[in-house]
Amino acid sequence: MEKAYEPQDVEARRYAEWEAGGYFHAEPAPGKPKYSIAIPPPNVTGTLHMGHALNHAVQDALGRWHRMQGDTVLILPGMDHAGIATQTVVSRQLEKEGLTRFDLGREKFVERVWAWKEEYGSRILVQLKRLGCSYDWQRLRFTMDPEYVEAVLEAFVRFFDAGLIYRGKRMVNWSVGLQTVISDIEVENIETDGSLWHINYPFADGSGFVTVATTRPETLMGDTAVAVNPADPRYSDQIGKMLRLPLTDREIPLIADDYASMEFGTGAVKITPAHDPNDYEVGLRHNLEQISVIGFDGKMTAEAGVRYAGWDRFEARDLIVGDLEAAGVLEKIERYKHSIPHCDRSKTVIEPLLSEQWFMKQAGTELVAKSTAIVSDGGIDFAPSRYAKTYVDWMDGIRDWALSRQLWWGHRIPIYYKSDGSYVAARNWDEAVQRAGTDELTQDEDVLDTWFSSALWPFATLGWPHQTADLAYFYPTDFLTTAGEILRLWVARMVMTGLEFTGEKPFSDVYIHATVLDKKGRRMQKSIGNGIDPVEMIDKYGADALRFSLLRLASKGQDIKFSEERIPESRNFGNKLWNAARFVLLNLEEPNPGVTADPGATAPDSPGGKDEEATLTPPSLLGKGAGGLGSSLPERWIQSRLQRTITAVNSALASYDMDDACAALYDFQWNEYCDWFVELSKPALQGEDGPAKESARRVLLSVLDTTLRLLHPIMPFVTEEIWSNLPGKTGSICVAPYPVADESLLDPAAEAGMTLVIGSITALRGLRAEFTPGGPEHEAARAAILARRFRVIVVPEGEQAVDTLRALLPSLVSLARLGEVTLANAAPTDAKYVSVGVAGASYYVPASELLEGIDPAKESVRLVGEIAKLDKELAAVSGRLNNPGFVSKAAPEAVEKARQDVADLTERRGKLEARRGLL
RNA sequence: GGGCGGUUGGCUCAGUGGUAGAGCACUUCCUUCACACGGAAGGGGUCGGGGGUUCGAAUCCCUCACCGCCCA
Repeated sequence: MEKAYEPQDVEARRYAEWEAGGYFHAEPAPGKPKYSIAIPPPNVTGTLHMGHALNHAVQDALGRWHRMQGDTVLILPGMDHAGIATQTVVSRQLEKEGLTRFDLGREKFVERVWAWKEEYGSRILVQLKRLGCSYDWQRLRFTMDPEYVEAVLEAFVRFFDAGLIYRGKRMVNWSVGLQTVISDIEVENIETDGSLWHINYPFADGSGFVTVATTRPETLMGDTAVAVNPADPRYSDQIGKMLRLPLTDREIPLIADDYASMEFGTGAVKITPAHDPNDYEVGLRHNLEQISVIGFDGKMTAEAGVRYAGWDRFEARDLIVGDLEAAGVLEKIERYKHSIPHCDRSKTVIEPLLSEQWFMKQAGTELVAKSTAIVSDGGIDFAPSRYAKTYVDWMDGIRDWALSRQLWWGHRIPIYYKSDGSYVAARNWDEAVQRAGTDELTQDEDVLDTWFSSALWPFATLGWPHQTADLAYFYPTDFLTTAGEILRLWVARMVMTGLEFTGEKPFSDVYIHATVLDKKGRRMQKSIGNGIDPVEMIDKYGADALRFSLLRLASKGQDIKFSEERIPESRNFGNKLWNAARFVLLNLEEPNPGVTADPGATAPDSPGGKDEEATLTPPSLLGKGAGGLGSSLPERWIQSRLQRTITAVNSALASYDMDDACAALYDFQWNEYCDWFVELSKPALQGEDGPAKESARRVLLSVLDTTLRLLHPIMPFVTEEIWSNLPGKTGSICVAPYPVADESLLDPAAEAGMTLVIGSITALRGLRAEFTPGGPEHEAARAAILARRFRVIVVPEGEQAVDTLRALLPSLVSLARLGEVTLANAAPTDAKYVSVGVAGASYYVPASELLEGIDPAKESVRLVGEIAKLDKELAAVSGRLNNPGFVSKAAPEAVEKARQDVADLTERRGKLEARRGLL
């Protein structure tokens, strides 16, 4: 094994082995527990970003965890055709050739998109493999697969037949940039510094004017009223009067409507029903005319008048403002900060326009009611739970869903028009002909919102609308993880379609993962260039390091401030594990002449290397039985600690607390196994006591084996690489049993004993450090004291401590680098010692051992410092005990513990005082 | 304007009533035969401000300030 773990050499090879081994493929196994996840399908145009990396690290960890527990695990991968995004990419490609999609025509264009998809569309899948995702690639699905298209059409027709889909002229969010309508939730409101123009609208009868404040003077030609609040005293006697629209001869009424806010501007707002969603509603209430002055191309229409027609909407604004000023009706221009709706894809300003579109009824439907209830009644769990409220709140205010998109790439809406304009919905041409009673039909030109197909993902990927064995076994899925921002776009809609078409919820648990931000707390965005490329990080540090880094920060949906500096920590952790394994394996190789007679075992030094495994006792035979294997204090301790770790990790994974799972593993493996158990094993491994040596080897190996399996879901590659090299291992750790805590191995006495041992070693090392001078001028003195093995007198407190220290003396000697050690009943009574104490024992080192001629004054200062520390603690604890309220009201255990603490602290303090008195 | 989340050592974060924790960074020391992607020993925080509840508050309540996200 190499001295440092090199992920680059390992990952590609291991992943290929896993795929070849078929570990990720799942078939229905009725009667056997299953765990299924349909991954959020990335856009076919997508490349892996940190948000994906986190999302997939979580999913894969949970899937691997369940797979090791013996469940049939299906993680179903796939891609979304991403209508707008993909069409945009291909259009840009055409643009470079000097073409537009219209030059090609629909059919050729769609062919071109397919060609693009074949060439570039699987980048992200390769990247997911780099991350180690254990997905069933044989089941890869795409939302434009023929089977999937069938599901989409089926869903549309069923919704249509149920009366939920309708065509209507409505105000839509028109993306001028993309030349299509987009849904409300694809709109991003961006706070912008704008202006508020105050324009005077004269009364038609010449009796003065009303000043109207607007952010959009270019829509003035489309005004069909001015509204004021009915309660506004400034206008109460003028409601109903006619105003002359500036720059025109047209007269419009002054109306009263609650929509007009008395606080906004002058309290009077112009109403443009064809260009503002609120004005549209006002217009409906007051039966106002809708005049479209801006067209789909973002230019002023003929209805805007000859002077303005053909101008771009923003140029027209300047032109109109200029004309208003010239006409003397521009009262003032105010600076004004407000939100402007933008298209989240093209980043262009949305134009609210009137347009014929297909909609799906949402508000008030039974479907929405059911979909709300299943979450509010706890049928679907959210983590963090607060997102359930977000979901329910949104459902309560849900609006109808604009389904049609003016695109070519996507599922073409299966509506067929007859020559008289009437229409039918149908799954295919034949059904359309049959339903319409004629074959003189034309299909709707628009395609469906991409989210319509995504909404069917959990079941359409399993064969729906056919009642397949896959669907029966794997559906409903068990887990969904996604970003909070698509809770409404995607999650809510899957719930709706799932309930409607399968009668079941599509998943039982939804985990909303954190947003990965940059180190300054900003979203990672291409435009800022602050993104970190996960693949680059994998190249540099390995997939395990990236996964561990993300998961250890993934706490309770809290956003993650991430930077590359966090990754080496995890890389180092993997390397630490690697080297611990090297140590264990090196020690197994060395023959142990002290033991030859393990029943049924072959000779440990038999040829063939791996035959050694036969001499190893299975973990189940290791126990804390007196005198047997695994019976030493450190051995009982590490096994007890391991059981606690197993419990912690399982429980953390069960509650999706990935950070807790990582922390438990990190602490155990590094701070307990490596720092203490490995070190404490060394005397036995290097000693001549055959059985002790054998026991140490077996426990080292057994605990390592368990740790690897415990860690595998989070760091799959390094654990596989090590585990496969352990003696006696065949197959893959992917399907090795996941550890379950064995309570019989819990050993509180061993844990208490080790607390004493660790405390003692730490205290004695501290003593040495304290007397080791720094700086180049003290090199000789430093070398002398570092080389010295201290003589020590140990005074244990209580029989337990005597036994513990007696048993662990070799370890103490080795790790604290001691010389002659004497166990004594009482402290030495002369001054020539330096002492340190821990709970359970005191240690006395002759002053002459530390440095020639300890300065009594200096030593006194040291003791005073220690006493001061104890005094501080004593003051706090006894302060509480002196409080009558504490003694009478606090829990008896708390009071008892405080009393015990005071006693212990007082005793230790007494000893220090005694030492000081001797100086 | 409404809702949600956050504010703990230099940095990134754990910690939901009983003596403040981790990793990184920092200081000193150590190239000891698993690992310098390492080991040992240290220093460092009145837990955003104010008020309240309680014997006891980082933790519960109120309030203010600031930061972020979502929605309108």
